[in-house]
Amino acid sequence: MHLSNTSKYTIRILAYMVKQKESSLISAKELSENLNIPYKFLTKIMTELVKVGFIESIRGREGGYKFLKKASEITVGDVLALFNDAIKNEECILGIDSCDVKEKCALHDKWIKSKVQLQKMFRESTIESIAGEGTKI
Amino acid sequence: MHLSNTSKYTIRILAYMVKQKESSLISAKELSENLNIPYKFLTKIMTELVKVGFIESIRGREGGYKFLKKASEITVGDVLALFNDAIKNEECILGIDSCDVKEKCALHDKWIKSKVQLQKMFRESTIESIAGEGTKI
DNA sequence: TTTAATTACTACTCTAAGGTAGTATTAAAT
DNA sequence: ATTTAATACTACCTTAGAGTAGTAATTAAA
Repeated sequence: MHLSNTSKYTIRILAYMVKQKESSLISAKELSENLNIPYKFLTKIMTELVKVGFIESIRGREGGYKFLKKASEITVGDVLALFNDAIKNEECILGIDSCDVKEKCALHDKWIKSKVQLQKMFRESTIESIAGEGTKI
Repeated sequence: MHLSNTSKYTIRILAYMVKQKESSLISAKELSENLNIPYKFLTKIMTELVKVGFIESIRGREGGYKFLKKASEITVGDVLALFNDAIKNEECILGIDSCDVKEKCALHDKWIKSKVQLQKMFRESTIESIAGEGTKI
């Protein structure tokens, strides 16, 4: 019951970026050093974020990254969905294919409440809303 | 945000076993076939469950497994703890070492409610309590 | 126009989880 | 005693996530 490193990194990257001046570009070097994420692994993630349209990249000297989509319109749930960490509605927690209201797995009823709350929390946590003043990067 | 296959299998194994006659031994073959878990992988898990004292094994012909600890005293949380899937209280969801009430990670406050509920649910879900009549194996 | 600083791409290595294979050990049935 | 059906042990293979290395492409500064 954990998030992948990639998801963790991405949430921290986006939360860091939203705290910077909106217009300014942020380089992979700055992100890597300040967030303590391996440089090469970070650039791989950034390229993915560019591909899906969350982030815009400016190449070449003085280049860097900035938001393409608004931070208020990207949720933690969106990030988890990118890296296969999202809790899908139809997916059984015990991995049983045909688990549904008619044929429930052993944990179905107890899990469903937690699941709904988790999904709601991830869906309502926009990157903007989680990047508060006092929070650690 | 998923459980490992090992945890999923184990919960299903124990829930299956608790539905059988208390005194009877259950073989790896029966478990593997009925739960559709690879035989060799299952025996590896069973050996681990014997080692930690949840299960007792009887070797030799006509042997098999049965509960050593009572199913009402084994929780889903116990199983998750065995296979490193438990949500540890001190562990930050974003992987930040020093995340606590003084220095919070970006998700700290929103995560904590879900975390507490999840932990409670896993702690209160005994193997006996989840192995209901109509549930799928 | 050259250099420096940046992102993008391709192709690896490393590690742990998941899974498999073969053999040893045990003990009841025959 | 021998056979058979069971668990236990050791060693391996496979896969995906995590991380690394080198180079190409891009673009502003010098």
